[in-house]
Order: sequence, then C-alpha cells, then structure tokens
Amino acid sequence: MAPRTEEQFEVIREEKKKLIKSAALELFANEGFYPTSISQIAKNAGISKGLIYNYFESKEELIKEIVFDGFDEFLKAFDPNKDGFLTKEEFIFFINETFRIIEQNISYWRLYFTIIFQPGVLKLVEHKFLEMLSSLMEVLHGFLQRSGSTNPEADARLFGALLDGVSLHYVLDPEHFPLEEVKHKIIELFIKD
Amino acid sequence: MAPRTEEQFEVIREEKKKLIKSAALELFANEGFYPTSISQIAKNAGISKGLIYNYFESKEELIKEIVFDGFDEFLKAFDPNKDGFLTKEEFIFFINETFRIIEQNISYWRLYFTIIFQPGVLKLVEHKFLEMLSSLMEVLHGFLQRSGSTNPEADARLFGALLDGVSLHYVLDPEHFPLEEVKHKIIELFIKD
DNA sequence: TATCTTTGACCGATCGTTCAGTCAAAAATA
DNA sequence: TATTTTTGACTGAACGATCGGTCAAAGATA
Repeated sequence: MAPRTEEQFEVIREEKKKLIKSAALELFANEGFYPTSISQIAKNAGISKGLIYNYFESKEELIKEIVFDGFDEFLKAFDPNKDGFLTKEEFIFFINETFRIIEQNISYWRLYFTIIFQPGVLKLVEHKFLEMLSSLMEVLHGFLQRSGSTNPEADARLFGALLDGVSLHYVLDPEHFPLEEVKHKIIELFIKD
Repeated sequence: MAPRTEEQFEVIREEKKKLIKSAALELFANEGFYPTSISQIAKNAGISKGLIYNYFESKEELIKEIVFDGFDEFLKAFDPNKDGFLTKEEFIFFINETFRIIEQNISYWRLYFTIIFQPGVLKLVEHKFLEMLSSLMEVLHGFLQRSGSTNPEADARLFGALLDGVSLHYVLDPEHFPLEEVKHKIIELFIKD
C-alpha cells in the first residue's frame, strides 16, 4: 500500500517534528514569540515554510506543543512516585532537580517566562499551566504543614515565588548568578532539622 | 501675532502625551507589546493614529518613555536621601515602598516583567535597566554586609530574586496572593535584630 | 506507478509609518 | 465688535513591508 512502511514514515515524522520544535524553541526563547516568523523558523531548521504546516496546524499549535513538552519534563521531576506525599528527601530532590532541569535547558525556561507574560500566548496554555501549578501547590502545602510551618499557605506561596524569582534571575544571567550558594540557602530556609 | 501662547501649547502637548502613554500602557501590559497595534492605542486614547506620531517618533520610542517613567518612580522610593547607605529603617521602608508602588500600579509592573522577557523590547531599555540594577545591588550588598551577613553577595542575589519572584506572583494573581504575610516573612528573614 | 514528503511562489490581511490637508483658537487689524 | 491671519494640533487615506497560511507541483522511495 505504501512506498515506505508505516513505521518508516512514523520515524521521519517524529524526527522532523523534533527538529522543527527545537529550531522554533531557540527563536521563541531568544527573540520572542511574535517577533519570530515562520519563515525564520524554517530557515533555522533548514527546511521550507510549507513543511512546518505539514506538521503543525498553526504557529499557536507549534508553541503549545513546545510548552507542553516542557511541562511534562518538569512534572517528571516532582513527586516522582506520584503519591501526593513529599518526604524531606523528595523535597530536597525536587529543589535540586528543578535547577538541574533549568541549567540543562535554559532556552526552554526563558521561553517559559516569556509566555507567562504574553497574555495572547498564555491563554493557549493557561489551562494545563494552572492545573500543574495547583497540584504542585497542594503537595507543597502538605509538606510544609507536616514539617512544622505555622502558616503553610503563606510559606508555600513564598517558596513558589522564591523558586520562580531565582529561576528568573538565573536564566537572565546564568554566568554571574551564584546558583549553588542560593540553592543551599533555600534548603536551609525551608528544611527545619 | 501669535495664535496661542507657547505655554498654552505646552500644556496641551504635555496632557496629550500623558493620555497616549496611559492608553498605551494599559494595552501593552494587558495584551503585550507586539500584539498591540498603534491603531488600537489610538482608539483606546480616543485620538487618531497620526497624532501618536506627532508626539512619539515610533512605537519603540513610546514604550521606552513609558518604561523610563516607571524606573524614575521606582528609584524615588529607594535610598531616598541618595547617600548610598541603607539604614535598617530605610531597608524596611524600601520593602514596604516597593510593594506599595506595585499595588498602586499593577499594570506597569506587569509591563515591567513582559519587557524583561521580550528581548526586542529589553534591548531598548537595557542600558538604563542594568544601570539601575547595579546601583541597587551595590547599596543592598553594603547593607547586608553591615547587618552581619556571612555571604552578602549571595544574600543580595537571593533578596533580589525573592523580591522579583514575589512581585511576579503578586501581579499575576493579586487577589489570592497573601502579600502582607509574605512581606513580613521577608523582613524577618533579612533583618536580624 | 503509487504515495507521502517537501518546496516556494503566492494570497489576503495587517502592521508601523507617512503626509497632505483640515480645523479650532487666539492675536492682530479695522 | 467683526473680520482676517497665523499657528500647530489633529486627521485618516495610503504606502511598502511583512506576516501567517495555502496549494499545485516536484522529489523521493519502494
């Protein structure tokens, strides 16, 4: 029926999608979503403009997939056994993992911040984003409560804000930001032993 | 000989500029810089498209003026007597002022964050931004050193990140964020008495 | 040959920006 | 007081550029 087998096409499609997403991520993160044109992405990926539309319905669909990929990767690091219960070890592991992931893919996390403040783009991923955030907050809240916080609600908020703030400053200036020192200070602040 | 006096024109011009900047700020902050068109700004201000170009050289010049206005207002709150020396009282005053200013003009501070992560826009204001930031950091560093910090470099970074993180979360969700509690926790963390 | 990938010329829409011309207000004139 | 002159704020049609998106044709493979 097919000149190439179904599996062969599947491999081609999967790899091309990856190629396009990676080329797009680089531009979206470094130039912004709106200033980046489809033509630029095509050129950066070494393919034609039309091919992008063979793999993605629209520019919006493209960034959605890129963002959701990052969400999935992030969630894997958090509460790994998915029991909704953070141990002290898992909490430390989470902090370390968070920054390891950010260090590993600064482009994506720069993109993450641009999206939060691009209302037109945020709307595209808002639902999944809030879902992720609230489940994160819930788990965090429980952990802080068990570890003796007198105001776990505010502490969870403070922790979330601190994490975002540090991530923000780090991706803005990775070379000068003393990530290790700051990381240890965060653990000190939130783990009473 | 003259139809209107110089002063009369000056008043008109000053008020129109304010009107345009305020209409533009609202749109830039809520829709983003690139998705906001000059036509929309004109409509929002109740004037014609052409008039905007009578007052501002370009869309970029327009956002630059808006951003710099905000910088000026912010700097007024920090180290008010400009002696480069923060007392404990000035430090607490600074924290309170920071959040008071943010509460007072959430639109502007949402804009501030969108700009940091819109490379094309950041480039326009980068010089003044870094200038402001480094002088802030220097003063902060001195304060933390005098107040007994063992690692004022990292503490200053942590404080800056925390302040940005809290501001970020607050402007994203002003109604649910427990600003007062978080503010007190920050003061507790950085003031040893 | 049959089928799917890939191309790039092309489309209509919209963008930032320009500019020739309009108009209300105030001073000068009679 | 009534009329004319002068100014610059103000308008909106129009421009070239660029955008996201389409599609007929070509290329590649079994």
